[in-house]
Amino acid sequence: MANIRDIAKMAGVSVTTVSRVINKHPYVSEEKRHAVLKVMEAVDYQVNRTAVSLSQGKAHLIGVVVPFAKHPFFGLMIEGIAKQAVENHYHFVLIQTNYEESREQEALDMLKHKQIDGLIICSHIMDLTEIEQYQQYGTIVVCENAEGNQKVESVYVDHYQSFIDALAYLYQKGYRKLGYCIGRESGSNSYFRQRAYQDFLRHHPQKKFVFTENYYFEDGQKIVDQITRSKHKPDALLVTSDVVAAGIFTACQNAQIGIPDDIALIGFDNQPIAKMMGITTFEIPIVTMGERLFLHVLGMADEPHEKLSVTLIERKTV
Amino acid sequence: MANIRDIAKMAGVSVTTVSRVINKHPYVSEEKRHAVLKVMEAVDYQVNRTAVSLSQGKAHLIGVVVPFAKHPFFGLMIEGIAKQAVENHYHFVLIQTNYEESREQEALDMLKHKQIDGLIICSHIMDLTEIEQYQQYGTIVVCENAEGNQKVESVYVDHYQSFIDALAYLYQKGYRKLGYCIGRESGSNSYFRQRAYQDFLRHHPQKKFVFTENYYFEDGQKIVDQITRSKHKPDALLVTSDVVAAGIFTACQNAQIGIPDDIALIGFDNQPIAKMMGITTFEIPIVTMGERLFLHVLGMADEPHEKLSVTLIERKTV
DNA sequence: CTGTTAGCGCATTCAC
DNA sequence: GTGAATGCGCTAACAG
Repeated sequence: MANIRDIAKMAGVSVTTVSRVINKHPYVSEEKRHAVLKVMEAVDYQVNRTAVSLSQGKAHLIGVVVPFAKHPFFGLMIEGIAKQAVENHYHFVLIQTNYEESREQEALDMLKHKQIDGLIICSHIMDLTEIEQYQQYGTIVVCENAEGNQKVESVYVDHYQSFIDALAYLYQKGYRKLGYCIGRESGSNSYFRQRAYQDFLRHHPQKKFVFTENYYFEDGQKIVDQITRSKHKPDALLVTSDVVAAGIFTACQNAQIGIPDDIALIGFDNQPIAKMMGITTFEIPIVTMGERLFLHVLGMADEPHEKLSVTLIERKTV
Repeated sequence: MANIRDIAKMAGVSVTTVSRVINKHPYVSEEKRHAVLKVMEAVDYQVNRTAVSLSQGKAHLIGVVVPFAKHPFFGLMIEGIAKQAVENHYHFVLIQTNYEESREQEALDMLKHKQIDGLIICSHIMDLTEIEQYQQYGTIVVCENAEGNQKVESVYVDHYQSFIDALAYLYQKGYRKLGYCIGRESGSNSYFRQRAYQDFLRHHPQKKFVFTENYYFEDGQKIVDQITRSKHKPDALLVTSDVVAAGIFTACQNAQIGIPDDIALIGFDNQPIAKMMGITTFEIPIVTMGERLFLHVLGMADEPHEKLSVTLIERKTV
């Protein structure tokens, strides 16, 4: 593998000149440029990016932390991230944490070790106050409401308001036994939704219906089983992921439970499956979120914190 | 940021000694080791991995090429890859190609530029003969039958045989109008399945039923619409992805089409959704495949080519 | 057991 | 316009 020095020698110029033509700097005579280009062509010269990185002190790499790559929510987010990565000639290393602290720590350490220039954390289990400490080593962007936080940047949707809106919508439609299904209980986004639910119920008292640990289509069955068995049943459900909503929808059909007559459903995300099954949902611009996250980590955003808006898509499950 | 030289100075030893304690080499006295460790602790020393990479001529990074990260098939594969990456203290950069040649080329170039040490190509559009050329820059592993190929390694399932088996199974069950649904038409795996279908039909003549460009749940509706409209309908369908099979299943339910009475269904992958919906399917060990792919790219596999076996899971759609 | 020294491949002052 | 020299941070002979 020829290096820059070999090229210089073969072209009869200095390494500086070679470096200049590689990086398209001005101040290189056409003749020399051509001579260098010709040699590079001849030996199929390839820059060693690692050397560039060391020399510049930048890895040209971004870290992306997700709990599970197989979940469509994160799949779509990665879609957006990958899109902007390509456009900006950047690459990213994907770190799947499975919500294990040690994996998140590893990602943080990569930042410390200059393996990556910045970090996008789509979801985390470690304390944000802990994560913040690593901001000194590179830009960190999270995917939750971190408004006011000086250390990390954020791109988020207002889950509190969305939940309030969704609950009010159901209430106005006449439903009085509102419940919700969510993934994990912890985490900032879950916290805001839980608070919204509590706040809403304070003004509209009713029994609580909360189903946790629901991530995938198949979890819908679990929820329906649970509801079927229980004496007190909700008459409307906010489901924080369309795929889970689709699972519930399917399970209900199989169990002869009418939607929305027996139970109404509002999903979140507006994934294709929601459209196909006619599920009323709150559209969350996940792909856009991924794109914005990437732009933030590259320092191309105007404000450190950015709120994306959601839209109610009315279909047939309410 | 302190570097190894600073540490050496502060600890009153040479850089070599510091390097040795970092890399846990033997032949370092306990006293010096402690002295070094103490200094490293004090200044919160962190190795610069880029420098290590340059020095060793290895990036400590693997490239992973997928067409779409959001598809559950690749999601599961990434799951397996990530698992082995963690176990072997490696990281990987994810390259989403969208089946665009330029993106695949970019991945190949990264190999050339030593940004990555090896490449896992889960699916590609470029010619394999073209891809092979880059083997000189690092190990390349593909996810298709490349038996006999000296340049790339592979981890695959025998799609030809699986298809033959599936068709024979349906035939033996009495179905005589067999069809199949697949993603893209091109690609090695599609080629083998198509050949299997053709070969089978040669011995069991019937009209052909082939549906292409089916990737996601919502594509199931498309297929059912198509079948509904057409005069000649298949009575059994091989569906190369469980999520699509699930979509077909759902669409059939909505359209009052009986399964398996009006049409039988065999999915592939054995994803959770297939279990939930009781879909008969060929289990493909996707996560294991991802794991094996990673082990291959790290040079930890015995044979360059590895075939994984599939299992028929009988449920209720045949 | 320990240290000196020479790379690894490139970018970047700073003179000329 | 051009090039010599130095540095980025670490590893690995090699010598002691």
